[in-house]
Amino acid sequence: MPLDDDAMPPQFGDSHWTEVSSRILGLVVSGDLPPGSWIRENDLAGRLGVSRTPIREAFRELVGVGVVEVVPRRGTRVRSYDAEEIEQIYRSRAVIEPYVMSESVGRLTEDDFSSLSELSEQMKSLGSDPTTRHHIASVNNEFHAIFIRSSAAQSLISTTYNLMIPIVVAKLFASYSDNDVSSSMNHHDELIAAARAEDKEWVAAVSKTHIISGLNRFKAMQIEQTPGHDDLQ
Amino acid sequence: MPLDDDAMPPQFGDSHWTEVSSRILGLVVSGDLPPGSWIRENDLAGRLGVSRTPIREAFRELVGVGVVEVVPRRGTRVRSYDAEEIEQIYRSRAVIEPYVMSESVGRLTEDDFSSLSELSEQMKSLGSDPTTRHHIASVNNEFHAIFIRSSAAQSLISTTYNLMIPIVVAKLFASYSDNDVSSSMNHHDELIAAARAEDKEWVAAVSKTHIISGLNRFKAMQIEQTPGHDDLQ
DNA sequence: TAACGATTGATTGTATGCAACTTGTTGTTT
DNA sequence: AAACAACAAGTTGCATACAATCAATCGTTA
Repeated sequence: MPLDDDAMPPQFGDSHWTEVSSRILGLVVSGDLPPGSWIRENDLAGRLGVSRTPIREAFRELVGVGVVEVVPRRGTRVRSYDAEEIEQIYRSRAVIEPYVMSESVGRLTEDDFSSLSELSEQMKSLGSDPTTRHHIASVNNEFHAIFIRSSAAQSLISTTYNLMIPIVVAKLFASYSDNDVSSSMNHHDELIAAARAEDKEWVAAVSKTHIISGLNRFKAMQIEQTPGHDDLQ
Repeated sequence: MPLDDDAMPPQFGDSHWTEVSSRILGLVVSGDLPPGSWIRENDLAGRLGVSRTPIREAFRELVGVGVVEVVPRRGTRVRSYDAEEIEQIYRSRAVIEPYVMSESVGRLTEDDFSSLSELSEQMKSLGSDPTTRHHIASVNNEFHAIFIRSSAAQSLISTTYNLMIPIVVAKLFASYSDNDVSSSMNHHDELIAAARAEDKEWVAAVSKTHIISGLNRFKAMQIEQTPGHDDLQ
């Protein structure tokens, strides 16, 4: 252990952010702060009822998860992603996530497994009801978080979360059809099975499948929705 | 392009940090702020001749590159890495860096190539003189930065830099023998050749070789120096 | 003497005010 | 009319002051 006492720093999987950061993220994911738009520190401070100081600190934290970008002496704006960037993000995830998840093999506890099963069931019920479907994203995150935080590849953990760009994932889940949902659920069940079998290669393969199928779901979404508009959103 | 004008956010490869951040990094790399130690905002503010506000903002930026960790309501301390973590970091780099660098194939300009050659020569001269050898780290960073910032895998760029933990890399280079230096130089020349040949697989292979040889150099260093002490430093 | 609790000092979190810079506009010049 | 320069409004960067919280010490009690 690198630390000389048990105080651990905040991790993203714990959704253990500061109050202000998570509220800003909420505004971005909800589309209230649209991609590409500049965020005036004063405006946000007024809206959130705090001063500019915590706002500025939150911006620095949110840079790390790709939600905003800070341009010195110009300001901060919501990061926007075009279709090509999103494809690259998925391809990058397809490189590292299989590795990260496979490195959790043999390190998941029985508690972890029961949580995984529970979350899997929960997602199935959420997925069958279109009105609650947008909640899947957070449950899905929790599912993956269990694998990721148990990984031996600790140094890639925050990286892995960084690539699960909140706004991208949220939009994607919202567009899932029944078929997409059940396919995604199957991947999750198979991930559990592969982890129980302690087969790194199997875990890596399922993980890769999961991501690439997500990428293709995204591409389909692009075509369906806005053949002209490339940007998200 | 995702941005509606040409103002680009700071990137790490540009060593385009804020004044305060880079000075703090300097204190950490030099060992002046030892790993594991808490950093009092007031102390640093006094030492750097600024107020606590920019210090706190710099801390948030440095979390992203693994230099410090912020524990809410407790403070900020220098991140420390034990041998096992460092090995995991190298193994992670061995997964993603070959991909990132190979994705720069076909995107390097003639200017890039001449910079690469120049930097390679510069490193050779620095490497042959033990008194200037500690400067290699920054030149080496610049070399890799050219590949990395040209990569199509934009979203992994900051990630890649994050794994080149400054303090780890600095210590490693300082310990290089003449043989290690020339071996490293060979890798660089071969990277240039592979990129010129526009052979992704070749670039990826050389990159992987480079990283794993670095890992083993690190392991050797551990044994040589402090058979008892595991932590860096 | 050991364990528990209150108090004090130190440290972080936040608000506010001012200085520096950036940008858009207006007025001048060619 | 177009280009350029000076000005003004707005915005960020930083310093300082105060409030909230944490940790350690000291005193009390079983």
